[in-house]
Amino acid sequence: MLYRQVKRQLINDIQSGLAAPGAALPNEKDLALRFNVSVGTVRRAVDELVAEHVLLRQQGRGTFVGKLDRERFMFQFFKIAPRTGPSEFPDVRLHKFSKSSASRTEAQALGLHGTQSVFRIENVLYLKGRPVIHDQIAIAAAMFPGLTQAAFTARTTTIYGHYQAAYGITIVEADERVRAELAKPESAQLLNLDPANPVLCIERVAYTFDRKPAEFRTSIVDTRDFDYVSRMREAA
Amino acid sequence: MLYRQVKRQLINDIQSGLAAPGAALPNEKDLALRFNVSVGTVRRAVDELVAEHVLLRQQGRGTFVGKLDRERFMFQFFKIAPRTGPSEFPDVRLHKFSKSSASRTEAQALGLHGTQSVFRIENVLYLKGRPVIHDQIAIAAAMFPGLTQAAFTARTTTIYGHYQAAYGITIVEADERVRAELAKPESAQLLNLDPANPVLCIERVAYTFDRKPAEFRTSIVDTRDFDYVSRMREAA
DNA sequence: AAGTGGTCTAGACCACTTG
DNA sequence: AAGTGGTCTAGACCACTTT
Repeated sequence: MLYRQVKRQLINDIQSGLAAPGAALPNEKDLALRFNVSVGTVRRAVDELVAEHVLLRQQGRGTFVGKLDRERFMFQFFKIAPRTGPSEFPDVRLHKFSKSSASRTEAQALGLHGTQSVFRIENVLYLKGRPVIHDQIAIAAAMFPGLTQAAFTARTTTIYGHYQAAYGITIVEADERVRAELAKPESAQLLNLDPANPVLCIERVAYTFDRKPAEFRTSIVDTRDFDYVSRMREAA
Repeated sequence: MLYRQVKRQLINDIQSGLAAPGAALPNEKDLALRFNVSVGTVRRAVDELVAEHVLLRQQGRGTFVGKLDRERFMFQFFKIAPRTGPSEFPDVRLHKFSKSSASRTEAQALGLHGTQSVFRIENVLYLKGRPVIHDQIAIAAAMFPGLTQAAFTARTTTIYGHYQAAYGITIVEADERVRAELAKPESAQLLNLDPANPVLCIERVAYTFDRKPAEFRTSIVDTRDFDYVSRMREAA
């Protein structure tokens, strides 16, 4: 299982900031020399990280650390698409930003003990000019020290891109649970809905490496014109 | 791209019935001889088919053609799980079986031209003794010739297992679109729901090899005690 | 003991990108 | 032309299962 150790060290390089998002890795021959393994073994480790979108290979150019930019966010983590026609990147507007102690649900989802504090961020996402999604995000304050509304708002990339660029936290996977509910008054108002309107409620736990939970997000979605799309191919 | 050709031939063996579900493949050395490639190339082709759950490897025993049995169905194609606690295989009861010409939606989903006929199968799925899911299935009559309600009901495996065992059609992937709706009268009655109750509506197109559509299924789910669960790791 | 898949190696050659 | 990743080969050795 040499390739596992190589993979582990590559992940460590990313987590430590030694390999920054967007930067090129050494070529495969050099990596093989560094780790004292054959090129084939390096390739196997890199193969897996490429499959997980952590690394990105380009023939003739090199291997790069994946950035959580709009493109990657759209195809890996944004599953709301119009009933017909192509997907579109949402226009995100901050609605609330606060810090308080974690609810029991949040603590459980984030793996916190007792009552540690969390940042709570609420966004309204617009698609085709209309409010469609009400996001409520909770992240552990201890994991994102010194986060401020100003810094958060001033980000020039996606939310996950900000976690990555400002805190070295790379979101690599997420679990979601989806159900149908009637819109709560607050969400109904934000989405211009009648409270008797059915909406999707999506609970997401997003993880960084080693399945360490980093974010708990609840999304309320108006699915009159949009769907939650999912593809089943290589379940795990 | 030799390994692509090897993969293609292995798929052909499965589709032609030469390699039956559950049966063992020749060992890797023999496959390499047969295809005139190295063992490494065979391994790469098999690697991909294993990742797609089409083949199943067991160290020391051999490589086998995957069967669409309950276990595989549950972890690859059944995404409804109780809010808390472990998943459970549903108790499936036939509600309707008929044959008529395809609606425009069905024809589009199944890639049919004009008005070809389809079998329509409706099931009610019970979990923990209660009706939770109302499934409406449409499959092209031309693809499943001679299907009868008696044969369908007498199956001893999953629905996808029946497609595979009786027609040599292996479902390998599926796309789903999920939204929130109010229960229609028929579904509400079958699921013991008030018509004002919100339910999940899931539209699924299931594909066999080469992304050829084989089934169009609409599922209505009562999500008061169950969720639609999804894991995002290796998007495609 | 014999047979299977699992890991690792060392190297050749090809395809693509860049200067 | 030089440097990168992509494919393929041939073989050694290990881990597991069955007889």
